[in-house]
Parts: sequence; C-alpha cells; structure tokens
Amino acid sequence: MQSTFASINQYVNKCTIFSESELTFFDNLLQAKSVKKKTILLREGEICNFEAYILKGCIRTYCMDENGAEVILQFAVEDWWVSDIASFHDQKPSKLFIETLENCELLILNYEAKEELLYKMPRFERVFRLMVQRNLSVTQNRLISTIAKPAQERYLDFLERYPSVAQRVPQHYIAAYLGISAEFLSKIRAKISKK
Amino acid sequence: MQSTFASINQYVNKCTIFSESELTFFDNLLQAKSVKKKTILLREGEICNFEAYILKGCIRTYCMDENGAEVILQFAVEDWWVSDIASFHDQKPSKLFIETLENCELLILNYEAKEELLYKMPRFERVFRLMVQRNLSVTQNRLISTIAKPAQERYLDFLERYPSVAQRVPQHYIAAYLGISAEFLSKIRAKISKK
DNA sequence: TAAATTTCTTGTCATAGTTCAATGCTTTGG
DNA sequence: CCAAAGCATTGAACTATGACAAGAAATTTA
Repeated sequence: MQSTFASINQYVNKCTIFSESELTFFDNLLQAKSVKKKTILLREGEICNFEAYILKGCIRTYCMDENGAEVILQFAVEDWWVSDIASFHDQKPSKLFIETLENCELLILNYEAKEELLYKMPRFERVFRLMVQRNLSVTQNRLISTIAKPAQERYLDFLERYPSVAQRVPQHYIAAYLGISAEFLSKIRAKISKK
Repeated sequence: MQSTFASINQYVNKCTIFSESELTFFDNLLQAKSVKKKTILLREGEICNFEAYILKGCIRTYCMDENGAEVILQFAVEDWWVSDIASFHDQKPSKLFIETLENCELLILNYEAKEELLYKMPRFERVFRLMVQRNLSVTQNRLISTIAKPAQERYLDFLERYPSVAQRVPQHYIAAYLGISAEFLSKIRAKISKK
C-alpha cells in the first residue's frame, strides 16, 4: 500500500529509525494540499508559517534585490522541502518569495504542528537538524563556486547536478539561479553548442 | 565564579534551558586547547574530527579553488563555532582549511564526544539544529548579496556587520571573503575615503 | 487556429572587476 | 635594530559580464 505518506516517512526514516506509531503521529500533523502552477505560497513581508514537503511538482524560492531583479535561492522538486527557515523559526517577516512552477502536491507542516511534534517527540529534532545541515552544505558549495568559478562552468555544473531541473524550468530562471543575466546564459549556451 | 565553561554554557542555554547536571555532563565532554597563531587545524583532504568553540581568538575557514586562489567561507571570533560540518558529519575528507589568525583558546567537541552527547542527551540536538540554522540563514544572505550587490556595497555591509573582524584581520583576507581581488578592494577603499 | 504572452537569441556598447608589475609601508623574528 | 616577509596601494591593459534593443521561436489561451 503506497499511501500519501510513504515517501515522506521514508525520508524521515533515513535520518533516524522511528516506530510505526511515531510516524503515524507525525503524518497526522501534516496537511495534504494541491496547488496550481504559478501560485505564490509566500511573499516578501509575510511570516512563513509552513515547511512544505513536495510529493509532486516544482517550486522556486527567490528574493528581489533593490533594482527589482530576482535572485533564485532554490529550485525544489519531489522529495525536497521548501520554507523560509529564518522567517519560520523566528516568526518574523520573510525576505523571500516561494512560488510553484508546476502544479504541486504538497504536505504542509505548519508552525504549531512542528512545535507540537518537537515538544512531544524530541527525536524529530534530528531530522530537521540533518535537513538544515545538508542545506547548509549545499549552500556553502554554491557560494564558493559563485565566487570562484566563471559562469560557464557553473552552468555546466548545474546541468550535471540537476539535470531534471534543467529540463523542467525556463532558462531565464536558471540564469537567475546562477547569478547571471538571461542574455548572457543564452550566449554561453550558444558557445557550448558550437563545439 | 567565571569558569572556563561560563560562556559556552550560556551559549547552549540560550537555545533551550538545561539543568546544572546536563551542563556539567556537556562540559566534561569538551577539551580545552590553546593554539598558536597561524596553526592549521584542518587541511583539505583530512577528515574533520572536531567542532571548536572559540573562547578567545580568531579563525578563518577557507578553501582553495582550481587556480590556487583562496575563498574565505567564514571568519570566526569569540563565542562562535568552527568546523566543517559536511566532513564532520559524514566523516569524509574535507574540502576546507581551518586556520587560526591569532593565538586561540578553544573548547573542542570531537566526533565521539558529540555522538555520546546526542545519544545520552538528545535535547542537545536542538542546540546544534539552531546553530546550523543560523549559519544557513547567514550563508543564504551572503549568497544573495554576492550575486546581487556590487563589491563596494558588500564591503560596506561587511564593515557594518563585523566591525571588530574588520579591525582584526588583514585586508586581503577580507577581499577573499568578499570574493574580489585584494587590489580591487584597495581601490574601493581609496574611492570611499576620497569622499 | 490565431492572438497574445512568454521565452530565447543575437548584436553593440558599457563597466565592474581582474591580472600584472612596480613601489612603498608595516610587522615579525633573529 | 635590521633584514626579510608580508601587506597595501596605484596604474595600465584586459576580460567577463551586464544593459539595452530588436526580433525569432515557442507556448499558452481564447
């Protein structure tokens, strides 16, 4: 029986082993939710009240710089979480936008539910620590290559690392993720394919 | 009585309240260590076996790109932790160097000690989760401004945010942190002071 | 299927930042 | 206290990338 919760339970079970009843308790705190493509789940200034696990679909997290240009922080697909942890954790206004790029099936863990979970089952702290830790490690690597590598190399790394994302999202978003203009990405691609 | 552990205990107590005996147990897992300036605590390829809390001194974490240029990931001073979590957590070879910039007084929590701590007192998971979470949030902001802001603005932000670090470390390290060449930083400074 | 919108490409010109090389200034250690 | 090493500044020539403009292709919507 492949329930709605099969994949998320597998996810948390990879961090530490939980009993059936612990998992059931966890599952009951989640809310399933379907959202249409191009829905904004969080906008700048709002307090982020959720962590969302993606069962199906693709989401981007981005922020707007002073000149109105978008910088994409994350593309998230199946089996990933999205949230603005800073806003969520401190319950303060977010600087980020979170937007679906496709129709999505989500499991939502909201603030109160997470509090309850961690209060009643502190072992779940570990799940979230590991989650954040992986995220930190990825973000650090990205910071380093943003600083140290030229755009073309970063683009090739991206293709290699997230081939499926590269298929699914428009190129100008990839440019916004890599930190270059859409035009320049186009020129990079032209140059690559000439070889 | 200001023991060696006063400040670190205060640090962990800010995350969740712990009892005297929990704190004592924690303290006993730590090793105090004095290290000379310019000591390399971790080099690329080694497995990071510690998380170090800084009682006194200043440390940088950096990595070397393909051309041998250094990118600085973090300056850490009093009341901060340094480690390579990716290497530490997975016990795999590090890509980073960790080097003292001043004589330092450290409290070292090594891998086995941390395992024991979290096994016996899972409430400490929370401390480390919050620690990583803050670090992630800072790193995300830095990634965004590296992408979206010009070097001069990033430099001014840095001065404002870490005035004490700016005093303590040589300028070419600040350049390596900001992701620009030492020469260009010098030109930025010249331009700023002209006003 | 046509119209409308969004996405991608290409060219030209502008600029933030790099590299290299030379010079003087500090700090450190014997 | 001097020599050596490390650090900061400056200028000139170069390069990666950005901004703008205009048009082509693709995708969505009606």
